[in-house]
Amino acid sequence: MRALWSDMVNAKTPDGDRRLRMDDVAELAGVSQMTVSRALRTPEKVAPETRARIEAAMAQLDYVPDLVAGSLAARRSGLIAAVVSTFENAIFAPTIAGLTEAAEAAGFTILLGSSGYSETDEERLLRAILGRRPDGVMLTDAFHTPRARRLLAAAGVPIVETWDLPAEPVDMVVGFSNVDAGRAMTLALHGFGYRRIAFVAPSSERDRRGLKRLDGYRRAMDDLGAPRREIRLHGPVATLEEGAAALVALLDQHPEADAVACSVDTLAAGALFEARRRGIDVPGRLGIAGFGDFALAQPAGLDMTTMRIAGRNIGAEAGAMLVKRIAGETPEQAVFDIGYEVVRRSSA
Amino acid sequence: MRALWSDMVNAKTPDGDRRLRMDDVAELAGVSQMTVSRALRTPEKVAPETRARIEAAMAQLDYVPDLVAGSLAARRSGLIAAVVSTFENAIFAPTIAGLTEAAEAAGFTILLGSSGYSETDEERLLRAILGRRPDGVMLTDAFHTPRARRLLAAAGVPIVETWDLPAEPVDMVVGFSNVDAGRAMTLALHGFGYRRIAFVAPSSERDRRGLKRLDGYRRAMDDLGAPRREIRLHGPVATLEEGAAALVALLDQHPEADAVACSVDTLAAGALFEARRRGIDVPGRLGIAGFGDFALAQPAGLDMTTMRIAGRNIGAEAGAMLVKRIAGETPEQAVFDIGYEVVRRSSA
DNA sequence: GTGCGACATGTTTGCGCAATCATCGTCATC
DNA sequence: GATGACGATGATTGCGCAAACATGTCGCAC
Repeated sequence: MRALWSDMVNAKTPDGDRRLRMDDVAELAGVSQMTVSRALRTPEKVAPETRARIEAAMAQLDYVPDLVAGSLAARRSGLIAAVVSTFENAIFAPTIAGLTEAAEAAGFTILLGSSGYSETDEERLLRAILGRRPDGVMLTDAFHTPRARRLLAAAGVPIVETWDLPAEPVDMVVGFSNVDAGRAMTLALHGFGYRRIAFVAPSSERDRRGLKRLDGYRRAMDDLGAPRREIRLHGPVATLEEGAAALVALLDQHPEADAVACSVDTLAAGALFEARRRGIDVPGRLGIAGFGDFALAQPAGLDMTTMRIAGRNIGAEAGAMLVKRIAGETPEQAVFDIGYEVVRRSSA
Repeated sequence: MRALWSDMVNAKTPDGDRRLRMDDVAELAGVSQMTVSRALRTPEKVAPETRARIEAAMAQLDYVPDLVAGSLAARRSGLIAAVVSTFENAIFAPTIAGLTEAAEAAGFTILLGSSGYSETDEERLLRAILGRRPDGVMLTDAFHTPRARRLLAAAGVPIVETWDLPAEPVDMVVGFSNVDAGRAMTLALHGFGYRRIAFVAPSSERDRRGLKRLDGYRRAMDDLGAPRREIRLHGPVATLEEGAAALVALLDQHPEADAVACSVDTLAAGALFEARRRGIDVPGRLGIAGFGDFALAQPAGLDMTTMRIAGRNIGAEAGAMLVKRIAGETPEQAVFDIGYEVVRRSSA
């Protein structure tokens, strides 16, 4: 499977019959190619009878306009790119769903990119994406290399970063303050009566959002005058297994802790699961809180106290802002704070 | 938000500076545009020193080649389209992840389309997708109108249908027999000792796969000489709520049933929750089985007996087959049966 | 030294469409 | 009835690149 794109340049298509062009439609309808183009893009500028003839011709031929050629000529692609780091990330689905809905309603198509976790992949992906000349770009994970940021900025298209409020946004933002949210969860746990609150956070620098939530936890604990109890992950990715391991580490290193907040639901679910296996009373002996209110946990009965983020709205709002900017308008605000909400269930 | 693509045709870009072309790189490197093109696509055909100059020039300018123009000239887009009905469908994430991995490794980019559930959307989507001239198409939900099938066939690109083995495939297939799998699950429940087995199935004709599983159930029950006990959904989409409602209907209409298989995990999860709420002993009083082994249930402790389908492999295999065909090769088999596997856990 | 082939690079052309400008009525106005 | 405004359509051109072909240059065999 080392077949690369470049190796295929000379592959012949078996079918000899030429693909249909606008000229074919035009000839059948008895008009010029330009009029067919107009009938498609600005139908109100074509006389009704002419338009009817053209539409009949297109239907008869099953003509599908070549949007590649159209994009080149019009210098707009009708594409909105969505870039995520991985599909394992639960952020992904609802946010992409919201974006897709908004984008498709305005006639755009989604170009999907996953950057993986390596920095070399990052630039490859970015070239693959920006080379398609998308009219807008939504990022759920920021790019890290300076060159990547430069390329993004130089692309000259609207960009929305999401799921955070970066200090120096590339362009627009739809997100929330992860620091504030981490702080809010910690204070909420305190409000529930917990006094020896711990936090499970990533160790990877790449999970900047998780680290920001940790930062919020630290500030809250400092404000409360309480000592910090931190458990850091081993691996780069927050998994259920990492969550289970974190619970074990917590019981070992901070046995006195009476509550633990996790930087993301996945970890909290793993911790809850491990607590069940060990017969630990949740929330009696230990309160457990997650972050994100991802779909997997709640309907499945984990009934987890967590921080709800309106992921689908983030995508929808990002899409709306992009569409607006592509249309030449200026959104009222370049930074949209979507907020967060502590959802108390039975785990803490 | 009724800004449509066509309304934006005349929107001006604010920045006046022209975008970089290959000519700019060529000039800086002291070569012709064609040599730059070669350096990008077939670097081995360019002398090492020349290549170095060109690469330096590209790096200096932060040049990103225009793949739209390239696609038009080369008559290959480097795009692989993935079409799903909705993002709510649990099929989606792992299959797309597998596809993306295979496609990106071979230098392709993913074009994403969601068809929604309406037939009018179908054709709009198909035009939006096929108009981009993808080099291959993966479908997780087949198109239903005759015209849609005609357009697909006429596109002249490799197509993979997935998650089923259709009787009349458009082109290639990566999937499994939903009839056999439904039958296998029923027989497995029988093997577990259940004798009065019911089945929860969709009512919508659009969920052909669910209906095929129902068909498999029927065949199994007929073979066993056992009477059928069927519960059909009300709505078009299989949700947790539908699953809960189905359990209620089952208790009402077939109180003697000792096991129930659901056409999809989502329904089974809903049924399991409802059973918990009602204090019904699972699996003692009633065995419950799902279908799909979707990520939602297991980590949350539902511990559901289900039919495992390797969704990620489906995507990966589909991607591999597409890449192969795009390269001009012929895969050994146009139909790849990925199989299924009964996973017995504690719910049945 | 001549010829020939392999390699490196350049020139020309066209992919299919949309922007732009030109053209040709038609109709209301005075 | 001449004038201009406007609506409908057509002709030309170029978007940025890659295919196809042309040219140049070198080395090596005889």
